Amino acid sequence: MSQMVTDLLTGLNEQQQRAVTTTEGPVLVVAGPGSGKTRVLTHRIAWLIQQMNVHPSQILAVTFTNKAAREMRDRIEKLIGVDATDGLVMGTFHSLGVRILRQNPGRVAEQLQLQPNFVIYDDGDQMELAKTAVKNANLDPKQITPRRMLSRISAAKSVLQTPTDVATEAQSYDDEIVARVYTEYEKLLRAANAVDFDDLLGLPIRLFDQDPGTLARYQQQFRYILVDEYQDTNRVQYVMVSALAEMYGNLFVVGDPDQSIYGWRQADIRNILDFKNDYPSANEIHLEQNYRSTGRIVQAADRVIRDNKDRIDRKMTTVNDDGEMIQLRELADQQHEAQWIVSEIRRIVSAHKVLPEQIAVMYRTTAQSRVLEEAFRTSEFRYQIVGGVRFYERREVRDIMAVLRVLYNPADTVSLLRVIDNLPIGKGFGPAAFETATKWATEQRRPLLDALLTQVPSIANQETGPLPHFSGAGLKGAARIGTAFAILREKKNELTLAEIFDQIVEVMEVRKMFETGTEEDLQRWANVQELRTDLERYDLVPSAEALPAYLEQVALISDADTIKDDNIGSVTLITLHSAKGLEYPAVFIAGAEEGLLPIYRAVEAEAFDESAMEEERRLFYVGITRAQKLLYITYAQSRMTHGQYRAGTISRFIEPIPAESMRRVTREAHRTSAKPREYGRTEPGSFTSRVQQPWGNAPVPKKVLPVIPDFQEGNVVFHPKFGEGTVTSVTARRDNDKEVTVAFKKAEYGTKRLMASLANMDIIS
DNA sequence: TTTATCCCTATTTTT
DNA sequence: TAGGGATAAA
Repeated sequence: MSQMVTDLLTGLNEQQQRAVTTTEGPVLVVAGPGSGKTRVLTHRIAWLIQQMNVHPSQILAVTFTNKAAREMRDRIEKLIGVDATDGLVMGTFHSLGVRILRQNPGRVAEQLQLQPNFVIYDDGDQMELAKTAVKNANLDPKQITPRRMLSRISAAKSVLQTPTDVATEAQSYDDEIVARVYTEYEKLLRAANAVDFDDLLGLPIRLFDQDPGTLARYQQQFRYILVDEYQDTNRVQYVMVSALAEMYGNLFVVGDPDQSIYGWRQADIRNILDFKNDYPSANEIHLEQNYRSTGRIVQAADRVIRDNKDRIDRKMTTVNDDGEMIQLRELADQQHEAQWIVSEIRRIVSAHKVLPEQIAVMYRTTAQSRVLEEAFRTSEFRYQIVGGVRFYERREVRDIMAVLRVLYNPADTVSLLRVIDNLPIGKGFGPAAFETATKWATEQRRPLLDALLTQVPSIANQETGPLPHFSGAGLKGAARIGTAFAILREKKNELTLAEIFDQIVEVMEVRKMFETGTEEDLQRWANVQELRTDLERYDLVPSAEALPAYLEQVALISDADTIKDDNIGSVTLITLHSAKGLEYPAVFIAGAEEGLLPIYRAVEAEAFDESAMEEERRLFYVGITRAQKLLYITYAQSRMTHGQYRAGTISRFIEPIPAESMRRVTREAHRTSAKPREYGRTEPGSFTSRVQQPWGNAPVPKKVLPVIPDFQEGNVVFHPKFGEGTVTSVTARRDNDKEVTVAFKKAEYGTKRLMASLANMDIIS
């Protein structure tokens, strides 16, 4: 026994040990970045199982991503053995929610009017629903944007407000509109036998309210509850945790108020700040020693976050070496920025300082990833983009998935509409016909798919009630689509998912979608086939279980879950939000500019509300603290936004970083219109740079915007990528820019229309 | 009903 | 820039 005790506590500092061994009662751990919080969580669970003889099934651990859950389980197994975690309940709040709903089908149907084969609607589906809801509420989608309605609805659900609550508490006409749309939205959702992400949290709570016995069973089961990233929980999550922990009170939460970055998703920082009020007997433990980063990085992070006013003063310390200087680099625009990052990675990799998989490039907006990806694609480096256009969000993949979803839940209107609109089989079945089907389904209280199935001769004669009245093309279409689904339905229980896929391709005439033979078509067809490979993972799962399991897995997968650790040789491109909880030896933070980081919206709101700005600062703080050894921050003098170049200013967040910790390289402004720049290379190095005194004494250099030559028809011009060409026409645009049509010498580039301001061309003659 | 074309606007972050 | 939505024509 004593041997094991030492095993689980070895190498932990005093506070960490306390966090591991204080098993009874509420415990709040405030854990700074790199302070060994994951270690504490894993060791604590191991401790509970091994030292306290707690059965794993009595422990609930809530993590921020499924990947984090998997990793923690692995680490615990390494500590106490492979089978020792059997029964341990570990996952995200959302997966816990689904679990509760799926485990109680009878009560869910009875209390929540949700059939066991409900599907989870993702944001694309939700958007469709919101559009319809706005129309059903007789509102103009142009004024009342579905997008905004959706975010209001989500906000309401995050604080457990029903449409009635919103209506009752409405303070303005707009609130009333929200209530109306919300009401319609809920109707549609229930009619489709579907739930949205917020429901996965809210519905279990409603179930608990209406059926205390169910709650009691979970309270009974979960004697020990652990919650990671507690600073990012919202009201519903708070209520769920409090409810579950009520019986035993062994609630262990870990978080860092300085890393709260999901306020916009209704995360409520008060949950962590008020923990001591909620649980007066709580033990509070602070982990303040950073084991992750160099001294310079820790200090920089500390200085940055100190500018936040709404914050508990804490100091992060480290005994690590000062390490390398932080590098701040100014680049001309986003292309140069991307190029520079690639070449700097090349430099540090070839100097054998780091491996590509130890490097991450982080950015504020997903849009930034496109340019970065382009730079990596044309480089020798492999890369993985976390998030961005997700595989399951590709149109063609979703189209096929929609068939699977209808097969599972024939009431899924959004998916059925998707099938009709996007698959060849739906041709001829237009809005009018769809309306007929919807009306019938609503009146008859039948799943929407049945409207089409009634048009299949062999099924129609078993119908007793009234049939929908399709006309013309709609009639033929309904029969065709209905027959296809009937065939699939017939076979679905005997086939594996991959085999069902093959049937779908055949019956739904999927190949017709990719007949033009263009490169794009080939790629999309390849994606569809990749979906088949993905489905094969479920080959060994019994057919009846495979479909729901697969759909659920896809619905709950998160960006961070897609990170591959075995992607050796790949650089990671990731948003700052998704990077939370991760660490890399080398980190690049791109786009440290006003308007981007902090984001424009926060700057706008700053005058009357500083909270958004403070959240931006925390986001930057999260970015900095991901770095172990090397930290690079880049910004561009001008950047393309809304299709136009816009001059940028360095982010205000850079300023507090100590000058002596940072090496700042700016772009030297030496280019003038009188001296045409060198042709050819636009790679980094083609412009001169100089090391400047770090912040403070040197004023920010005056920006020189590139001079745009006055292109005329007949000019011979040089383009850095396409080479020489002749201007065939010039058109002035409203935005003071000019559109220049150039016939390039090299036939492969042909004739292109270029924006004068962007093209980076010079006149040769 | 479908398709082509044009115009407009939006860009924050995600379970 | 790009994607969505409106409009017009077949």
